[in-house]
Amino acid sequence: MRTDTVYKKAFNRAANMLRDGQLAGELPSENELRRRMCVSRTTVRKVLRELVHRELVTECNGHRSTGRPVGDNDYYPDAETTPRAKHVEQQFMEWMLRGDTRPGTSINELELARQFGVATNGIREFLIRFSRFGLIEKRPNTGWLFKGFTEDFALELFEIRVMFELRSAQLFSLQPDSSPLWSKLAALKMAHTDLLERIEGRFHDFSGLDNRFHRLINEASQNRFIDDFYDIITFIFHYHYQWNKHDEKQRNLAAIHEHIAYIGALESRNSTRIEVACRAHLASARETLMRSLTAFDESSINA
Amino acid sequence: MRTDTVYKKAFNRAANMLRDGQLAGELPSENELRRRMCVSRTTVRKVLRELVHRELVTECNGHRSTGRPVGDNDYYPDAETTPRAKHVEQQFMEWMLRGDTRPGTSINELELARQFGVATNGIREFLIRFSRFGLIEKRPNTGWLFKGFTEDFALELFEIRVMFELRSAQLFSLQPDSSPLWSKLAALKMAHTDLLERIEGRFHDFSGLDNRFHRLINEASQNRFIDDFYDIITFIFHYHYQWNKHDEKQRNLAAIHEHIAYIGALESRNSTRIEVACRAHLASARETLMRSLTAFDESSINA
DNA sequence: AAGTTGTTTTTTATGGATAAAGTTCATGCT
DNA sequence: AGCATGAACTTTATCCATAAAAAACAACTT
Repeated sequence: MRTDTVYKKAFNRAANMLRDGQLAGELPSENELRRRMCVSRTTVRKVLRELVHRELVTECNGHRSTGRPVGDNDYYPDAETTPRAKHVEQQFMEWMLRGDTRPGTSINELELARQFGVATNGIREFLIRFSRFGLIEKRPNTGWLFKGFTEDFALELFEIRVMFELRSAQLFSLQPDSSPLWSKLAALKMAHTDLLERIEGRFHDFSGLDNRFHRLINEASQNRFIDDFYDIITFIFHYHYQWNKHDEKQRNLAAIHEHIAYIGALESRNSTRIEVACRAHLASARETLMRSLTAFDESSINA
Repeated sequence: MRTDTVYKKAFNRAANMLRDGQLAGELPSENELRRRMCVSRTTVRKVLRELVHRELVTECNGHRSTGRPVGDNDYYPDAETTPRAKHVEQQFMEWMLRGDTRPGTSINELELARQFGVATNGIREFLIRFSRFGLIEKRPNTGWLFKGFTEDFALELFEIRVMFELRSAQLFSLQPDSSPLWSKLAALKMAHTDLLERIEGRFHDFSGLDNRFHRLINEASQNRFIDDFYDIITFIFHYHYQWNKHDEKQRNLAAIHEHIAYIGALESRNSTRIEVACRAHLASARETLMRSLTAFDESSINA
């Protein structure tokens, strides 16, 4: 049966809004709520029905207003707000990156389905989607081949990444002064210096910033294939570093400095400086990944 | 139910082998046949059973040998040898490229499923696979958006293509003399001059040659993302020109000459010459596509 | 007329079943 | 021991069913 994660997530969101006063007094119309929560009215109505049922909202001759205060246990647990497909993704990435899955292993849809507790269909759809990342390959009628999260992979990934980003960065520097990209860049620059000051406690915030920064640069090239490729980067980094926190603060600190230099180069609009800064940063990102890859390999072997 | 296209295709292949004498006299073992036909022994046995049943092969105390001659109507029709997934692909491409499907149209899985006579699952799997081509986009819980086979698409596609191929071509020229790529290139050069002589009747053969040529160049970069990207090109060109034969001979003739110049440049190992030849050829390929796109748009409008 | 809410219809996300194809195990033959 | 066939088992390709979510329609209200 289809999961009701959309409803549950919407419910939690509504509860949050009630709690921090965004919905004080009389509630807005169903349509207004629908817009704010980005779900269909059908779902909004389901949420409202439950809110009323739990007396978080009171209904009296057609008018709805806030009811009793929201308690911590009014929320649905997080796991129930994530669709199956997302769970499959998470479990697969864990299986691949943390298990001792070696290059050359063949992937069995049925086995994964059993292991993850979903229908084979869901596994298959995930694998098709995932295959664009270059880590698995389909052999018709037979199954999938895991090619390995190897150094080769990282090298090929960065070869493309550098090519794309050099181009985007040069295009960026050619934007007219009036382009909104410049102000966004200035804002990001500030965010970087701010983070630098609070680095001690907040170094986890870097990954979000990193993503925003590179996405911004890519925006200059307005090419869907470059965008899509950056999705791969984001995805891989997200999962890989989620389980690989070694030296995180150190790494992020260095990267922040590289970013700041890179931003400076962009603002100078000096083509050579840009190339140098861009290459320097990406080379260092690649080294970080490569190092963690070898470390990772060793830990798997010894595990 | 799963289609038995694998069996039928294998059967046809076996019939062909019988017909042109590759299997004269006593047949090889099941395992040997399996290897030659690239299917499982299970399928080989099914084929053999049917061959015997139709007396194309005779069996006598455990030994199999050729029976009556193969007739034209012993073959299964082509349509029955293509798996559902492939049919979906073909029908979808036709729907997209030939129908009057406008950019911005939303794609309905159920509707396509009905139209194509398959289960929704098959449609969905195809769309997921196809989404990497940058022509459609998924909006969760809602459907897919067709972004249009537009000029923007062609421009973005070629922007990447040029970037990749310039790099591959330069890497190609740096290969040592001993690299097998050089002899493959020489063979392709011959194939080109041969085709040039027989251009009148054989200009359809160019697309295969074109594909082989560019794939060969890409081989020099040994990067899975570049390979995968060329899959997009191949796919798009395959379907697009399948229904767009305008000026085909003319186009191909020009392209052959460009290829020959390009090959010469590679053989000269002169970096500048290579860049010029590569850019020239790709620019002309892009123009061809763009022209046919506008022509295509107009014909759709008038249709 | 534009915005509400109530109701019905359509479509997506997900699970389940099954024939076909692939793989492994068993037995027998040189 | 090594290869051939037979039989049993496993996995993939494919269809179908259904609850959840979205969209469309209808009836009111201000």
